[in-house]
Amino acid sequence: MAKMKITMKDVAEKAGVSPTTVSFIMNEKKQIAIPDETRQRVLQAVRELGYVRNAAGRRLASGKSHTLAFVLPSAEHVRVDAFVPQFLYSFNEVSHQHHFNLLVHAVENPRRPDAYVDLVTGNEIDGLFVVNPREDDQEIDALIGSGFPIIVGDPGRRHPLACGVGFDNFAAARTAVTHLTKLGHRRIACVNYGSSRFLSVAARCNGYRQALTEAGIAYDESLVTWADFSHDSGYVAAGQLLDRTTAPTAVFAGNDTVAIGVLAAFRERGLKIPGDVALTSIDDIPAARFISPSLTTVRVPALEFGRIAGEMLMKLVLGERPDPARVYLPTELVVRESCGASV
Amino acid sequence: MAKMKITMKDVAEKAGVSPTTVSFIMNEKKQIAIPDETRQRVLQAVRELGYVRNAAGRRLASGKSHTLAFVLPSAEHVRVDAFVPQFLYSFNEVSHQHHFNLLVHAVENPRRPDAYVDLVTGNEIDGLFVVNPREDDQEIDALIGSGFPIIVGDPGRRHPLACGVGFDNFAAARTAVTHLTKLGHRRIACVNYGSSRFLSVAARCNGYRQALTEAGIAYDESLVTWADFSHDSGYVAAGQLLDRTTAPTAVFAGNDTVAIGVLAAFRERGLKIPGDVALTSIDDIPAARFISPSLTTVRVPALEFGRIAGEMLMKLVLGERPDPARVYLPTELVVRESCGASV
DNA sequence: GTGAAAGCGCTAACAC
DNA sequence: GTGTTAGCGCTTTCAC
Repeated sequence: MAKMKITMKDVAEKAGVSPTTVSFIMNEKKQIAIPDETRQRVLQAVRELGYVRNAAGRRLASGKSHTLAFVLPSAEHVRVDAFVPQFLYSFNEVSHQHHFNLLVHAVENPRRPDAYVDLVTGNEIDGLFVVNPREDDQEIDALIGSGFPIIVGDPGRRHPLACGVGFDNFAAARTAVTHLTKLGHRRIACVNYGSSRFLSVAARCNGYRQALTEAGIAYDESLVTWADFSHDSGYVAAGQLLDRTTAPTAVFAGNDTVAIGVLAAFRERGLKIPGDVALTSIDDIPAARFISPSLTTVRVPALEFGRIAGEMLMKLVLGERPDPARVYLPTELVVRESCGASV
Repeated sequence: MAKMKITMKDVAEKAGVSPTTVSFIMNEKKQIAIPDETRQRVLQAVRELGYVRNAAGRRLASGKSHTLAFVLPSAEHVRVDAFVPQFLYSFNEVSHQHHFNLLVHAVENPRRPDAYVDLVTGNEIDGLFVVNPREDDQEIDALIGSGFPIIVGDPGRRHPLACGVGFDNFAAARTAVTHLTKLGHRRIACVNYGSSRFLSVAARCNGYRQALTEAGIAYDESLVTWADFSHDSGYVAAGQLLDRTTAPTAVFAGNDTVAIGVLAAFRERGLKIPGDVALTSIDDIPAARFISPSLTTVRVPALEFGRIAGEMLMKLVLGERPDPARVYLPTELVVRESCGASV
């Protein structure tokens, strides 16, 4: 690594051209036709000097940061949810392909849940992906209205104008619960994850109710409880539920991560799965098929989720309109051991 | 959100001071004593105008980016390893506390495994945390020698001069395997994760051999196999192992993520755990205590790992020397169901 | 305590 | 095709 700071001027001098020419070459401007001979000479100088473009200068002059932000509205998500890392992975892949950096912004100060907006205002990023927007996020509306490149996860009625990618949380929950009602279960509990302030959580909760209604089962609030994002919270929530009410014959967990905790609570109370109590959930995280009992769950294509979000966002950043502006991924029920064939 | 771009000059004019003064206030320079009256007037103008510092200008002028990078030498890690998200979480927490951004750089182009160095050369970041350095990474040596703020995960003999945080992988593996030998197991297989090019992986592998030696058990290469980072790879590797050799009475898995796959392979072959075959591993990921059978594993304090890495790195970035320069976290065997009390 | 002024390294009109 | 030039918005040295 060269000690001294090599600038574009140094490269230009060494190659006997002007900084402008170097800039054109470094940026691979297609519009400008540079003779191959010149290009090679410059690239040679770049290599010999070990020159790397200074990001700050580039940002200031061009107004572009070549950086995308991945915004999680809850830091807890990062720590314990097995679903997130998968699409973080594929989102990262897309950014790299475009030579963009990836800034991860997990909101951890609850007093400033919209601090991520400063990244935009401060010109720190060129685009952002808000994975799981809160219902009460005012700032995001202004952002969407401003035309700044932004992709929201699970775009719904709350953000009619936003580009986004997601899937039908309502339908997925309905599918998971209908699978239970079809098997004859009538007393079905619900362990939500996170808070209903997250749109996806509220939608799943509504899907649960819809499935009950369709099966002619009355909604019983005493069967509904709330976990957050962790295995442990599912364990605790299910435990409290089981202790305070007649044991349900089936449980719908808001996601697989929580479901794993729910299973542990069942076992602790000596309940056989699926003999005594059946379980379905949503996500199909990698562990779902490996644990015992394996999870009956509604599979969401996580890698696609990140990839498509990345690609749509890159389109916006490059000034194109993604078409369609909203993508809804297909989901599919995967039947495994946690939910037997009959009650 | 204001449409027009508000600069420091606008704030200065509105508050009737010079841009210099605004800059001093925005940067909370302790050396400069600004009368409270002036400060309030300026902050008022900032609020009214909705001013946010332009990151690019700041970077260029100061040479600081207020950004930390979190470097994973394998993108796969992000997708499937349940250990990483935990310390990403606490590392993120520390960066935010210092008002630093967090750039996640997961190497995904195997032809350019050291692309992360460009972040340094290009002035994109002020410091980096290389989570899991490769044995053959040449660039990292130059970086460490240059004095650039860098923290390496699991610092060992390979990087004698580097600041770092980690734990004794060798000892952890030895503990996990010794637990098995003490229970009387003699035929113990080893399912490594990742490649031996990762220093931590190689160390765990050596710890396995050491424990065997201490128990007077001959090393049998046919009992050693390699997974990568996923549940699935553990499942496949264990399956191949079981199919080609006499079933071992115990298995040591390189980490919990892989161990979950190994368990599935056992079950598929009708082996009872821990009756027919026992299992130990390393990490204690959140799921370890919730799945069935729960994992006997060597607990590594993941949250501490990220927090300390973040704090040490911030010290380096601020020009202080972290003391000590290397932190080795304590690990502890956690006995659960996957490894019974006797063979 | 406050301000004037000189860049930081790069990009992109615009001229040649 | 290539070079000249004028900033981008901020920090910081040095006067006052």
